[in-house]
Amino acid sequence: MEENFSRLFFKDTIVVAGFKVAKSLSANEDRHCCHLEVSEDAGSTIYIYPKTSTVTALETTSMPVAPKYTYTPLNHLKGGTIVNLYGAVKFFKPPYITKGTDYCSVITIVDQSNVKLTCTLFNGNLDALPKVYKVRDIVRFHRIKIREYNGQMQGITSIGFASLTFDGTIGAPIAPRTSSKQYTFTEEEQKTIEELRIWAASNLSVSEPTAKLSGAQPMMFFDLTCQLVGKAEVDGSSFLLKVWDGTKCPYPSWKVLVEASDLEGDKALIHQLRNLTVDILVYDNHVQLAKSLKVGSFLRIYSVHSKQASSENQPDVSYIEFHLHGGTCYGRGIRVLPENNPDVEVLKALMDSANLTESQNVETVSSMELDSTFDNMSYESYAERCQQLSVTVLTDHQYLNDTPLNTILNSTAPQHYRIRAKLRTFKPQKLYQSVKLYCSKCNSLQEVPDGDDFDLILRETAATLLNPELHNKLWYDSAVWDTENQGQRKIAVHFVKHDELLQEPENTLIMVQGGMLKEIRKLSRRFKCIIPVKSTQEDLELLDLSAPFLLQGKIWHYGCKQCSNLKTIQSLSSLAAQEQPSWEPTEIAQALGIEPLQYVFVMKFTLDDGTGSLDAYLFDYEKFFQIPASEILTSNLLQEKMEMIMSVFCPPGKKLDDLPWLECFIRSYNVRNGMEQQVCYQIFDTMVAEDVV
DNA sequence: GTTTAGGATTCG
Repeated sequence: MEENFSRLFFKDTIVVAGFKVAKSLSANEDRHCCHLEVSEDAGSTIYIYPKTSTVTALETTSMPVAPKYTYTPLNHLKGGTIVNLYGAVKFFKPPYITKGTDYCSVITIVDQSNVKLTCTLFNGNLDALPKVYKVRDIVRFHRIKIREYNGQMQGITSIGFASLTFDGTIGAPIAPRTSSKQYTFTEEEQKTIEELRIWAASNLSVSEPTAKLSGAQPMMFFDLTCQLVGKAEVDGSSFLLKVWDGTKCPYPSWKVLVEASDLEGDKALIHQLRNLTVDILVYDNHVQLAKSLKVGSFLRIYSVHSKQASSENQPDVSYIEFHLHGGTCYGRGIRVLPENNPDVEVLKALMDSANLTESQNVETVSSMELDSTFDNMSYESYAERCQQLSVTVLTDHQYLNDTPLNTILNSTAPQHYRIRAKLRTFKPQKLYQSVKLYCSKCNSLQEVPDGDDFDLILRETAATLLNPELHNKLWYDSAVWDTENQGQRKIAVHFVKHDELLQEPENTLIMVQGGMLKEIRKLSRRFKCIIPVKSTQEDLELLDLSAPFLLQGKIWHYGCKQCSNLKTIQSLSSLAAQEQPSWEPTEIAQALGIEPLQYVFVMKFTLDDGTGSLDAYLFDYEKFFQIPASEILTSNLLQEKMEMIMSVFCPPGKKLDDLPWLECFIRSYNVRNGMEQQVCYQIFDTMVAEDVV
């Protein structure tokens, strides 16, 4: 016992069992009045748990006193023993369902002795089998039975078998993957893993022909890391997995024909990704596992076979088929990867950057040519049917799973969610009321002034006199018109020059004084920009900010009264002096010291997914409706388009059941209203599906 | 404390 205590280190944990509590004779201020008496004779047992650097771990089944496990090198194995082993994975079959009661995983390991051992591991619980994802992963097996089979040593699960698996990449975090709740893990073991990693790096070849769809070739077997977007039963012995990995298969690939109603998955997403997904048909023993997979999960499908094929009616058009054949040869199988797997992180990044728009717009050879082989039902019409079910699409984060509304309502803010819901109702019902002016500086929203307000301001200005001294300056030429039968009213137009020359009207900025609304409208059809002005003693000046500071075609630009700090009209001359004045509203605003207001749609959507209902705000410049908020008030066409969209989303007089689904992203956020805190929701990264518009 | 599978591609 003394000897064992000599192995104790500072901060190790010890557990003492079978001790006696006795009064301490050496009790004082620093020492407790009782002490523990431990002796071998009294049957005391001491457990020592060495201090660990990354994991604090205890193993329940550990033997008393410094349970330093001994690990047998693979060249020292004897039949009929139960041993602990370390090894690098040379080959493995991901867990598969046996004909018996268990899952089976076959794993061949090898160590520095260069002797390999094939282990046949069984367990009724998939999670209890080693979580090996790749060749070169490092495993630690405890209590594995060694026996002879066909003249060779074989490892097989025995009672109390437990395993840890580590990423085999040199330098990767040493984080054990295991289902064991408790396990030992010391610095010494960490060293063993690092050594094995280094050994494996130069002694185990990873034959990894392209793990990406973009590298798929017509004839190959490869491991595919991907996300499941759809699945369907095809017949008793085959099952369809529709997957993508954020890259595009360079060849046309087959589309397995299934009834739309048999396809499980988000129809809108399937449609949206139609040129990036591939169909993999899995057979026989893999069907059962495939059925249990959840759409949205990340998978590695091992030893997928890509096969070149062509249809009978079009022998010259060939395409790739993807099969996962029956059996488990060469480690054929499917494994679900956890979200935190490093390869999944890469996958997500690729999926994020996948240029969806491009793949949507460019009809690839694959879907067009293959359609013709689907006699009575083309993929397009099938996709159309899918599309009818969701009227919005996500512009990002497609890999996230849906969250039910009741879960969101019971969660704290702020968070992001992907949801699928129906639009029960929305406000305002009069769509023109949804357009507001927004100041991004002070976050204020205001109503869009109406033309009558502007007309009134123009009339007041027209009553003031022109100041001829302000006409014809260096940077503008001026012209004055008299009016007929309108008393003293005169109209002055100041043409801003560029390079001391006048430009074409469609490129020209003019400043107008004394004009009526009708006249200004007429001028705005001809000239690029109009700034309404008045004159004072010293200079031309902008009108009140209740009026637009700039008119471009039909768009009237307003400034924020709160945040603007008006400069002189003279400031515009610096813009005019630029090499190629673009007359961008933001530049003009900046020159004039105006904080421009932006046109936005502000609406409240009452969404319902059957589990709950919540109000989500839509705050949209253009993206959601694909209609610029700045243009809708002056365009009948755009107004009709928006009305049509809303009537598709929420057709009047229809029951909730008959409404289409909306796929949305929403964010929750806290709003303080006096003393009360309230959670609000806002829609983002979502837009109306192309087919609806 | 049984059985399963026991590495070694392709019917579809």
